[in-house]
Amino acid sequence: MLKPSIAVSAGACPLSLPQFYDCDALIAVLTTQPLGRTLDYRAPEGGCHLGAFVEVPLGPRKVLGVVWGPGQGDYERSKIRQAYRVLDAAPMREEMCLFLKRAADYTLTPLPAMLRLATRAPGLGDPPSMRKIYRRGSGEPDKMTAARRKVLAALAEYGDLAFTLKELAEMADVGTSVVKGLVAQGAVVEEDSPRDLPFPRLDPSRPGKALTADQAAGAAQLAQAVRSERYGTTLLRGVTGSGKTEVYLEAVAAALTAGRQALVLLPEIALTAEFLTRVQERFGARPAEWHSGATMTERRRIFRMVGQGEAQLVIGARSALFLPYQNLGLIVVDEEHDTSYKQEEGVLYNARDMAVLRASICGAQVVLASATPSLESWANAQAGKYAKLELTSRFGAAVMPEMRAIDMRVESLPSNRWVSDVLRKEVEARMARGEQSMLFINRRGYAPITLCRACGHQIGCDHCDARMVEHRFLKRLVCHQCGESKPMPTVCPSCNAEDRLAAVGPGVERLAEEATELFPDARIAALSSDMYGSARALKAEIEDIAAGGADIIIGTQLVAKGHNFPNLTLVGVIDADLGLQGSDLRAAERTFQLMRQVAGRAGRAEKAGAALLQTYQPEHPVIRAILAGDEDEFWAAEARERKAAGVPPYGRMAGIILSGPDVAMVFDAGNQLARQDAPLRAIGAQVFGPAPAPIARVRGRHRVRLLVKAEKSAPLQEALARWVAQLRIKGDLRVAVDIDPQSFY
DNA sequence: AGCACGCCGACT
DNA sequence: GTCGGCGTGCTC
Repeated sequence: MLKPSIAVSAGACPLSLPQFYDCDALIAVLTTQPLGRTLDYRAPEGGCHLGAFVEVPLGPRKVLGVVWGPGQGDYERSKIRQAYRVLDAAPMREEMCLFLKRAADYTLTPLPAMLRLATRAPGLGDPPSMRKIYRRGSGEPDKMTAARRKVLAALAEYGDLAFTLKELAEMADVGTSVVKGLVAQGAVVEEDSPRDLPFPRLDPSRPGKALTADQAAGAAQLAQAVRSERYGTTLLRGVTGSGKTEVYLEAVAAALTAGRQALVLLPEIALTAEFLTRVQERFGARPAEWHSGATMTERRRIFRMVGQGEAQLVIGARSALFLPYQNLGLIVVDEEHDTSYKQEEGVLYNARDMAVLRASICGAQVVLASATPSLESWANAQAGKYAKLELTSRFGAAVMPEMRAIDMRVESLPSNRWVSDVLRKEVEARMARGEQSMLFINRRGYAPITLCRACGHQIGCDHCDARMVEHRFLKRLVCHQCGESKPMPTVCPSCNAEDRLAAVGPGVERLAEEATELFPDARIAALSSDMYGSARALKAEIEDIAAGGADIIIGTQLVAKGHNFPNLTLVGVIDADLGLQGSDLRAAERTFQLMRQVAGRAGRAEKAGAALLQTYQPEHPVIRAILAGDEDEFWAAEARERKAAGVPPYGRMAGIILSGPDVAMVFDAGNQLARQDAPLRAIGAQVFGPAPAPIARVRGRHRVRLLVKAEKSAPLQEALARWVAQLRIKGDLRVAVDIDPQSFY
């Protein structure tokens, strides 16, 4: 876990102008090219400020860079070229540079790769582009028609506001030619306006939802922390339905009132329809939404507006941490335990930890919100590094669901059935009462294994060591590792036997099929990410279900996160044992969190709910802790085990993943590294491996992993850097260092 | 990351 | 002879 050590700045940064470099002065420029250091240039025509985004020549190309400081002067003067120009973007602030440096040091990522994360906006340097907008002009149309009247009425309704052609035509419910006609007459005027419009102002003084006493107390505590304008982290714990969102939105309100920007990080941006509505209700306008699905135009607009301080609140996925905030006062990490905060490709970082780092640099508050915090955060709160805030009472009359295990050993189901009789009867009872049930299974597709009954062959991915999963909905086999897919074969690829391929094991699609047979009269909605073409379609479906459009909801992980289904009173977990197996130390933690969240779906509104867990090991400690609802005992037990093993959060770990097309070469490199462990021994760290990585082959590259374990206080990064630097990289060998890996065997 | 340079095998 | 494979090295 990160410790926001070193000088933590208090309050807003001073308003001194950054260093200015006159034309032709030597400057050091950091580019996004993987050079690992800055290059010297002469300052461009007209000079530039420290932090300015510049375009510079590099060989035959033009590349993007940031003015990082004065020139190093260690390069032959005559070879130094002049930067082309300063780009039209707010200069990078010193705190952002510092954040990138520290994040690079922490994650052992080359600085240029870090800079790339902070420049992921298209057209960064383009002059603001214009578009045509339309407003009421002084003239009157010579002939008034019904359509023309509608347009003028629409404009009159909004006073002096201007709209795009499409907006105005839609508002008036007329064709665009009507508007054009009015322009010709002077009744409507056409103007140029910057395409990147500021976001509407959010109003923090609007009344929020009525809060219960402990919600109000929590909100006041967070708001006061925000007003201190100092760094601090608060772990906000509250069961589902306890009003976490309402409470932290008050912290957002405090930041906005103080004139500072706020960022809310969410793990699954596709699922924020409900969330955005709540924000809009609280502040009267929509915030900026930053996520992978945003259009190029939208990204550029957000990047600009955040940089100009015109976007007050950003709701985003983890990469929103790297936007150029001018005055960031608060970062909320919602569902902070969620594993999707850990970036597993490219730059390996954990957005939750980086949020703490970012905040500690710019004097902002962090709120880590979760019903089921990660052990790391739990331990930090326990140790007093984080403030703690608990919301105990559920909002309104709702109560925690009744939780029971269904012992599958005594249910003796046929091998192609997954819903027990007990669960079936409970679902039927809900249907009779007009209430909703949810069947949860954390496996996408139809069946996880496709087996040939003739030769026993299991169909695997050609590029990864993973089994192909049948997706009957798509009529394809899909590799969940690399996304590769192929049509469902009718002939065994190994022995050519015809029609002997059998689906083995349950997936969400197969469960839906079973439910259709078991409950022929039910309206069944199956929710799995690959059944919907777009996030929008999925959102619409979820809203429809919440409004009562289904009796039985069948879903994967997707449904465990933050939706409010007011009429849902039963959750059946089809296979509560998934994730308990294996020797992954975090499996128990993840299963616990997932089960708690699923169970939390049941009975969120006024009706009492029940959660039933189908399990073959009802006596397993995790299952028992879930059923007992004794979260603290579960965490305490986990903490004891981790402490004894010296693993995170009580020790430090790092994974080194070597990958290449040739297994032998990758293993050789791994063995060589393992032997040259002097830099690690110097800090008392141990090396394990090399061993095949959890997924030994991805996209045709063989992967080998070494694990390093060190004391909590050991200077791990420096030692790792020295250790890995010994490796002579030849051929197509890649090395990735993963600090604080999510899974470690 | 690109892109050039350069050193060996297969071919008109 | 020379076309082109991709290993190595450079970019201010």
